[in-house]
Amino acid sequence: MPTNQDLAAIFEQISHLLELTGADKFRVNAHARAARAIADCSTDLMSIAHDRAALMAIDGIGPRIADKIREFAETGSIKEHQDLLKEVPSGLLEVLAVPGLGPKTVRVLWKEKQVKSLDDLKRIIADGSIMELPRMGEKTVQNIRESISFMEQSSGRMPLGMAMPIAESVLERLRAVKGVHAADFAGSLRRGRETIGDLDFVAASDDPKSVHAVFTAMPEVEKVLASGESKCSVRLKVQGRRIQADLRVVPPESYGAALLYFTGSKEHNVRLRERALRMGLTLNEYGLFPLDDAPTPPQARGVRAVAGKTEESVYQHLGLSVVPPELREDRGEVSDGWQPPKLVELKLIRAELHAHTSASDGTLSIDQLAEMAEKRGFHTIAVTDHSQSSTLANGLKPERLRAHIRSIREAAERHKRITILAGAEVDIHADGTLDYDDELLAELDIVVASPHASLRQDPALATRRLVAAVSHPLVHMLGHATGRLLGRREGLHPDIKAVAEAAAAHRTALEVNANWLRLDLCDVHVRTALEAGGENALIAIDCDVHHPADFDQLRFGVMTARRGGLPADRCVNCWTARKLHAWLKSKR
DNA sequence: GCCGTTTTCGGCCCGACTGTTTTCAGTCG
Repeated sequence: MPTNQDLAAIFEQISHLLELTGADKFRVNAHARAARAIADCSTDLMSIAHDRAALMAIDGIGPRIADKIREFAETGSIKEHQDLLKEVPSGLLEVLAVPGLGPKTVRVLWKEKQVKSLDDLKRIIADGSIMELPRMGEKTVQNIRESISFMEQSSGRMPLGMAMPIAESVLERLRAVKGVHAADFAGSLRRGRETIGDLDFVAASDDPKSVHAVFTAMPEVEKVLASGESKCSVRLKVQGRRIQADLRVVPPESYGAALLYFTGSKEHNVRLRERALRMGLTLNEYGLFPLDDAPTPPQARGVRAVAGKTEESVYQHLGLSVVPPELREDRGEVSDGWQPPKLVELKLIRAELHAHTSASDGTLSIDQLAEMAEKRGFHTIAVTDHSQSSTLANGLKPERLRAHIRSIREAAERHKRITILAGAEVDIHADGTLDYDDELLAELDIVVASPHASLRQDPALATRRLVAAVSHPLVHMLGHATGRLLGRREGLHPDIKAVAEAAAAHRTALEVNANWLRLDLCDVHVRTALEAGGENALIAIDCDVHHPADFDQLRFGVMTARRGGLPADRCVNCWTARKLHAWLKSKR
């Protein structure tokens, strides 16, 4: 059964193929927008494909796209897509993916030089015949050559958890530059997306040159891609991985507008600008200005901005609530009356409910775990080592678990300022049964049930498996529901809506595993779970601690949960000790 | 192809930078 992601990929491809045929750019954009809407949609579109009105209710999907979705659901393909694939060589899509090559150029390469693939492109670069094309000089060709090599060496987008420390290290240096009032990272990193295309930085200074100088001279800069009056772009090489980084320096009075602009998303910005126009204003990265007919930008003519020093001022002048960065994705947040939910925040987390010790595959002792959790201001830490089936992870047989429970109770006596829960991360077998019997499970304060094996299971089976687990009366939480590993393993494709409904009915929490390789549930799943579970939906955010540094993964889980719109009061880790413990006991 | 405080047609955000041009097209975010 195809997923929304599969469908989104097809519409994205249609949009690229249309671009290459030279189609109307608004039509191209409409398909790209539909692809995003589909990828972000929390309802499984295959299940409502017959309902044209329901499809068209989704922003960005009109009558034509709705028909194509139904066609896909009924026949397994879309004729327009197939026709485009016959017309346009599919190898051109990888040529289009080369940084610096856009649809116009790729089309010329195709029509004039019969380039149909990346290999063809390399060939006409090697034999020099690419130079016969218009606007192709030495530098352009050299840039294309380097872009191809960059693309071949980098494996696409960088995981959030890998990008964050790089960004913070750069930021530290930018903030130290004399004359810099403020600096932040922006872009998809600030929005907390699970993968990052490039790093964006914004700095406030009246002396852009000195900031640029520091930025371009950093030791990890491999190449300066662009360097102008107000922005510059470099390619970084850090621990063998390459990533592009862009810096924009603006005067302090424009800082908020620039941060807003560079944080995006692009679609969110477009909505803001459209709204500004309707209000007789124009928004750019320097501020919000009165609209006039002059051809030059307002800031260049000394026009005074009505807002721009802070992001808040811009939203306020547009009559909007301030939108948290994680929710700036054009999902209706730019509209009258929209109010942000009281989102979960890192500082509100008071408990870690998924942690391993050296009894299974962790490196910490129970005491060390407790001390580290206490130092973070937590009122509760759950010790949840692996169950017997996870042999590779040194999972505990029942007799070892019983001894472990005794050790945990003893440790609890030594640590009076934090509650140490005796728990387990129990394997969910492929058929939905659990890895310990009920009698043993009942001895535990907390049971986290997680899938670890059979992760290529059929979606319908996976759904039944997870529904069975969350419906089990002794289970408190479903750990990393899909078992995916970012860029390494797809994991299960369960019907999250069904799992979330069952979980809510049994007051079982669904975990957002904060490990940046997992981020599982993902943002879309969190939103699905909240919608499906309603008032009873419970979400946990846990670090799945194996090593001391794992506690620091929490922020990635929080960002992911915020992207899913998780309010703090639905997050069990934010609850008071009394409320959390009462919920746990209610299942005993 | 979508959408509506410009509403069933006619719009659809805005600016910076590069390279190849002699005034701007293409790309990017």
